[in-house]
Amino acid sequence: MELISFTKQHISLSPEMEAEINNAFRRETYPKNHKLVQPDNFSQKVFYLEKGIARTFYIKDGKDITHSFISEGAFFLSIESIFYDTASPYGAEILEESVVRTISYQDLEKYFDKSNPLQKLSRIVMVNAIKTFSDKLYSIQFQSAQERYNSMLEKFPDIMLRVPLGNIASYLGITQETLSRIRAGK
Amino acid sequence: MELISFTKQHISLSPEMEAEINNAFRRETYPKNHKLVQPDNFSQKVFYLEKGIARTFYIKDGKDITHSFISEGAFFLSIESIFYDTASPYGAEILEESVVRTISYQDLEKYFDKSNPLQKLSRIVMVNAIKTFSDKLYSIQFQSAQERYNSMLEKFPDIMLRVPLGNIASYLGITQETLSRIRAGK
DNA sequence: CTTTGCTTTTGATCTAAATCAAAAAGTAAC
DNA sequence: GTTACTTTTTGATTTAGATCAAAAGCAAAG
Repeated sequence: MELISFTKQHISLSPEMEAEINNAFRRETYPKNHKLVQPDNFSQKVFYLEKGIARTFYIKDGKDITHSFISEGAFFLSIESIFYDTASPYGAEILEESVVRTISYQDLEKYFDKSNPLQKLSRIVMVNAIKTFSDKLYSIQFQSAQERYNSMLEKFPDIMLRVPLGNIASYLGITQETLSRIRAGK
Repeated sequence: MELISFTKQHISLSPEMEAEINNAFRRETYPKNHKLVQPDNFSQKVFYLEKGIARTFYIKDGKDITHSFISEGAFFLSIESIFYDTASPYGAEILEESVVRTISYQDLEKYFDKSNPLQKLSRIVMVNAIKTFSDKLYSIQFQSAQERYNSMLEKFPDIMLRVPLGNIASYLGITQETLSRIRAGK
């Protein structure tokens, strides 16, 4: 979904501000496997995924762990870099050719100062992030691998088909072998 | 820590706004075991814990699970009620006599409209929440019960001493028996 | 169509932590 | 003190999912 359409779903902006915002975000197309951000790096950019699929990931004991999937209409930013001024363990990778809108957080903040609705939008986006984490925490803590797989199938049926098994397994917090057995229904 | 001192650590406010905010938050003292919010209820209040300890919790299969500990200088609000307009599974309970500041989200939002610094503060508080969840998710997914216990000892040494074992175990995502064995060093 | 290099599946074994059950230790009430 | 109740510890057993190892499936490259 286009950045501006997304924005309008949640807040209303003056036509001027709308145009200004739309200009302020660069638009780029990236191929599969492109890294928007490398893990353990510093990035103050804010990304919005207009079309495609991406994921955030990190390296733990040499293994690649999917931290979250980014679907169309979602934002990604490195909280560690922007708010804690440190490198972030999380990288972001494009999984299918995608259209990405980009702005630096510094620039975005200028618009926050000019526009209360935009600040409201940022709260909405952040609250969504909190909810997503909270839900995932719950699922890791209380659901079996099988249950987590089922609810992911419900929530992201598209991702399950379009993404390599290993990425999904690490996201679900299980090994690839276990995921394979679950899929086979054993 | 006093609400206003906390605020000043992060943003600067005009003396007038400072006084206004300070008046807008009610101040109350609650005894141990008092529930600020019952689980599965609707609450649009925002709480700030000025002194004491509290926890958020929910009921899962009849069992009481600690979702987070609220230490001095932390905020609590029901995201589900305020942003999703539904009942929240999470309740909040005072664990030791505490001084709590309270405001309705509606009232707080009015100040957001008047004050950009306050909006910035709300972003900081939310980002902290995201970071906390993100860290806890990591610990549940990759650390053994023993490791989680150790890092909690480091992070919240005070809580470990002042709170019943069962509350801590459910927070760590383990049974009380396992926590007891870990403590005994077995 | 065969070789090379992934990705996925299958099999056997191991282990951390859960569960079930009961004893022990604390705490408060009389 | 003794009784009743709650919290914590200890013990025996079970289990979900990990780990290790190898086989099977698949896709691109020559």
